[in-house]
Amino acid sequence: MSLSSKEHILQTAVSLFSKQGFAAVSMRDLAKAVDMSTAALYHHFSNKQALYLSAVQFAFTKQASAFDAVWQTELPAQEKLRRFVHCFVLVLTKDADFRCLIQRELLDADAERMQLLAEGVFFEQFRQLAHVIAQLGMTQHVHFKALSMIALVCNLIQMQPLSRYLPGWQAEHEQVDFIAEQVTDLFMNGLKGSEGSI
Amino acid sequence: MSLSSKEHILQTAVSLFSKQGFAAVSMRDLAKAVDMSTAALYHHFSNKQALYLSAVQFAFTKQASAFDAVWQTELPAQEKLRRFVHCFVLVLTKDADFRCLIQRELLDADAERMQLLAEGVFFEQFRQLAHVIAQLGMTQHVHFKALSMIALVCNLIQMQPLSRYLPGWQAEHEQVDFIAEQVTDLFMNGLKGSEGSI
DNA sequence: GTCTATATGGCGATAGAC
DNA sequence: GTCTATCGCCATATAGAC
Repeated sequence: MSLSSKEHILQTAVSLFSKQGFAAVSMRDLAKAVDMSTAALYHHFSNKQALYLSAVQFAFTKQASAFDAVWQTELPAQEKLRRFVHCFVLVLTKDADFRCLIQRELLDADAERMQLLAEGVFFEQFRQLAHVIAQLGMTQHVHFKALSMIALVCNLIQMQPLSRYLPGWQAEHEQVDFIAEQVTDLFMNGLKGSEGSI
Repeated sequence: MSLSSKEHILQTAVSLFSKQGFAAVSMRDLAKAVDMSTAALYHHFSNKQALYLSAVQFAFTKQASAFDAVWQTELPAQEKLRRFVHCFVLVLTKDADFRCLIQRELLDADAERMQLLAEGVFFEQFRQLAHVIAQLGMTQHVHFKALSMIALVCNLIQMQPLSRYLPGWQAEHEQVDFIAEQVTDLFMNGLKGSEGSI
């Protein structure tokens, strides 16, 4: 499947903006990366800001439905939760551009863009996650609990390059299966988890 | 206590860089904010990059010892953990510049700066936290568990502007005492926490 | 230690040919 | 839809006076 010029620009823009941020990427950088002139970019997008916003939306829309397969199964709530965590860890590990764009938006976006991000990308996934948590009998502060899960997974992976220099680090701590299992265990049983049973 | 010119520049730089990032803050912006000429900045720092690195170090050194009072008490491990979490939530809530600078460094820093950040700022706090977790009888993957705690608190607060547009939000979820209590409870008992006892 | 003035180059954005 | 050429501005950084 080949890409239109516009899609090619957007995909390249996502990669550059996620790695360097809005201000550090020039239209000349992007033009060179897609092997076009800067003037050609302005044919597809009215200005740099509009191009950036399109790129963010493009990156997020690609991922929005990645979790639907999890929610649409007929499994018990606990198993749904387990699978969601694994899927979420996997996506954030494999798609660094997506993960970094989210973190950059958390730093740079104003209230309007936060609302777009929340309602356009996270809303449905968050609703499903909160529903499963409620099904597990945790009916108090469901929003806070779902948010905790998202926040933990995002930053656990984001902090990996830092954590390598902190005492006790092991390579195992960066493996998708390990992270997913530990996070699920933490949320089901607390830090103590299943330690006694080994 | 009055500030030297250099400290005044650094403090202002921390504020600007944390809000906008390295590339988006010009030396002219900073000069205007401290009411000097750009040339004066170059008297104190050899270039923009050196100024930025000094500002990051300045912001982090200020916070490094904020938690020592917690670790030096003679309280039970569980109470130490509870107090650390509360202190950490408080610092990250009140000092947005510090919190945002950390998140920006996670995005922008190379391996060398990650090492500086880990060893110069987080190492001792992390070691103490890991020690307390081990004292509570959780001896497996202590590093991962301590990291989870840090990651969760950081991103819970960072995600507040986004979470306001997700279903189920309540103002209470952004209060320091509430966050600290919920996080401690999560780590001690899992998501279910003390829900049954109300 | 701080200023004014300036060198040098990259920036976003546009005009107009093809 | 893409190009070359260019405008006007702002960036980092320096020179030299006070």
